[in-house]
Amino acid sequence: MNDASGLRERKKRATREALQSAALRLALAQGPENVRVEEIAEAAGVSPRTYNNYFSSREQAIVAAVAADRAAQLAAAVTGRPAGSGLADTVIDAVVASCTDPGDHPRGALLMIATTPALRACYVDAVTSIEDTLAGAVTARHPGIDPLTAQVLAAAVGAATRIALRRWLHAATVPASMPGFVVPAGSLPDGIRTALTPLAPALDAAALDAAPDEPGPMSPAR
Amino acid sequence: MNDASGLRERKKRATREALQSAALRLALAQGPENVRVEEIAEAAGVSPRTYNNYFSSREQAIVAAVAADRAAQLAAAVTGRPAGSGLADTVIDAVVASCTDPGDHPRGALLMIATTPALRACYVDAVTSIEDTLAGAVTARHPGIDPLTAQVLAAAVGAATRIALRRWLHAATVPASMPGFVVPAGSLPDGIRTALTPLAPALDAAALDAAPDEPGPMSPAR
DNA sequence: ACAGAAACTTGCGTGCACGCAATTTTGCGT
DNA sequence: ACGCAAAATTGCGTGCACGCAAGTTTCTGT
Repeated sequence: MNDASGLRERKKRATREALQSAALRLALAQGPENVRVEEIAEAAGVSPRTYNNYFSSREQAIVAAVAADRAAQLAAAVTGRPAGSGLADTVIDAVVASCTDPGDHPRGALLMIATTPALRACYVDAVTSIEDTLAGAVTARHPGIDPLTAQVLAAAVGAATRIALRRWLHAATVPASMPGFVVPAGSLPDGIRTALTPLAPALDAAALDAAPDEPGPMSPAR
Repeated sequence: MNDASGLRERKKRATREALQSAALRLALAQGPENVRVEEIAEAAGVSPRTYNNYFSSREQAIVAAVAADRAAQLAAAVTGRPAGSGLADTVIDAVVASCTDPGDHPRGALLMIATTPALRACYVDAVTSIEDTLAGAVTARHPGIDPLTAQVLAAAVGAATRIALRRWLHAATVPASMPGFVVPAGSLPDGIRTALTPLAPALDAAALDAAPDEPGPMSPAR
């Protein structure tokens, strides 16, 4: 009973989720700048000090729920794409899909995170853990691939996504001064796709170097 | 006289460098944890508040000098490699070289940054700006390349380097079982090279898509 | 040369991250 | 059921990042 079944673990998870949801709710309601740690802690029924035992920054709690949601979504999108297509198409489509399809909460949430610098920075950090998830999904699909290679490719994908995100909202914030000079919006999915395209050769090459995905039902270990 | 010739700009640069060198010197002398912002500010002859007008964290000043050094070194290594070879080889060799060849100060500096978590995190952030430098160098060498592509590839290289660095010192972090011998398994340059290898196809493909630096076979649109 | 503007510095106040040690809660063996 | 050990919570103190509103230095036009 070391894992999730213990009372202890359940309580920890409960407070963590309470903190996350409270933080997100308050941030959406009052604006992210007008939320004190004390408020979040009080809403979750713990002391402010305990908050920092769960999250190491004020923004982290706000972002955590959305980020976790995204990770799960990405993994599902990658593993859900059964077989046959190249790694590049698989990964790119999965990333685009995970950004198109909103998870549970985020409607204004994503926009708030994107437009608030502090939250954006925190979200970028959280993306790092998503990269690990991606790497895991990739090795699951192509067992013969080198783990290091998978990790590098996943990190590259994350970096490209980050750039696409940055460009997208940099273009979106401009138009206050110049009426119509720079078209404010390409769609974010398109931007991500074009940002990811340069990495396609590396993805396909890696998949080709290793064993291509198996025609048969044998499930390799690990 | 808007640029570097003004008195104002010269003074700003002077204080910035004073803060950087003081921070690095104190960190090396006393250990990074035992340096107060107040000390650095006093050593540079400014108020503690002014320190935060130049650097937004305590670690940033320590890392800044080394990071800037690295950026210059990398750019030189990329542009210095005359022509003819593939983009992948060029970039990989340049990155490895910039990590092998120590700049001015860093002897223990790099090791200190690598082993102190807070400094490492800050250095990783600084690497982001190095990526921009790399992207610039790449577009200088291959003018026909899409700027976005260059940026993505540079970010991918940065991400791979980050992973190599992390793996290297994760292997080096031996618990207290063996005191005295903390020899890292494998050299860092080798680790970087292997981490960068999976990206080679993407780099070469991008260079081929654009105009190669010498008149070669024309490449079809992708 | 001089007055006004723009930029930089500084002190102050606030909220936050985190180490430390005391206290409470939970888990487990007997 | 009981008690001890491990773990989590909490309060406190310290150092830090940053907005704000003076005060000071540099730049610019006339």
